[in-house]
Amino acid sequence: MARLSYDFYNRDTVETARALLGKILVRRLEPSLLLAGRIVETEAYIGRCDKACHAYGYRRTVRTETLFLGPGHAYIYLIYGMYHCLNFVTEPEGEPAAVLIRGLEPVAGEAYMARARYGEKPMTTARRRGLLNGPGKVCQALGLTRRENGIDLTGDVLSVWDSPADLGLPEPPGVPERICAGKRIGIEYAEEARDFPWRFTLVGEDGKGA
DNA sequence: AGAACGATCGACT
DNA sequence: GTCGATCGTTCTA
Repeated sequence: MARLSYDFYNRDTVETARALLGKILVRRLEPSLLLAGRIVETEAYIGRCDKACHAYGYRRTVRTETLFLGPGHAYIYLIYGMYHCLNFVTEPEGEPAAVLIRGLEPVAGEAYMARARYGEKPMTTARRRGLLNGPGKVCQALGLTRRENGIDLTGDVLSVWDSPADLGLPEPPGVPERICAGKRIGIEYAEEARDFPWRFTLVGEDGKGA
């Protein structure tokens, strides 16, 4: 149990989106500069049947080529002209699909991520809360842009791990958590697919966000 | 070549 | 709750 392998991503996308909750996303910027966050919010997108997916109906364009690279690759694209979204390609090769990473909890490199998000502005509780709770924020904090599109998640630049202990970091105290499923965000145009319950969040047993 | 649009965010009422 | 920013991608012609 350590770094997630090709086989982790080579399966059903909804299953993978749920399984990614609680895993540790690691961004290696330099040999000695490591950023990490615990995945707490994901969404599944499946080209075969999902009008919200960029590769709906197996559509091949310059942008969607990344979704055809096969499981275990990063799909990163520009959205609204100024933000980026990070996804993990899933399903067996030939099935374009991915999991969008929508939210993290900081695990390592919090000061660096805060600087990437807010520059020199002083930290506040509102900024701490807003550090990683959105797909555009995740990419800004981790320094991910289209330059990283298509990279292999089993390499060193960007990877996912089972636990902080795999990185020599302390385990946080384990409070009980459960998975909450709901409708995906920002896809009102996607007809019947807009109601698919393919958004997953980790929440505390008391109902408060984890 | 031109136009429409978007898997978001932050500022504001 | 609303709204504008901003530009690459995609489609139409």
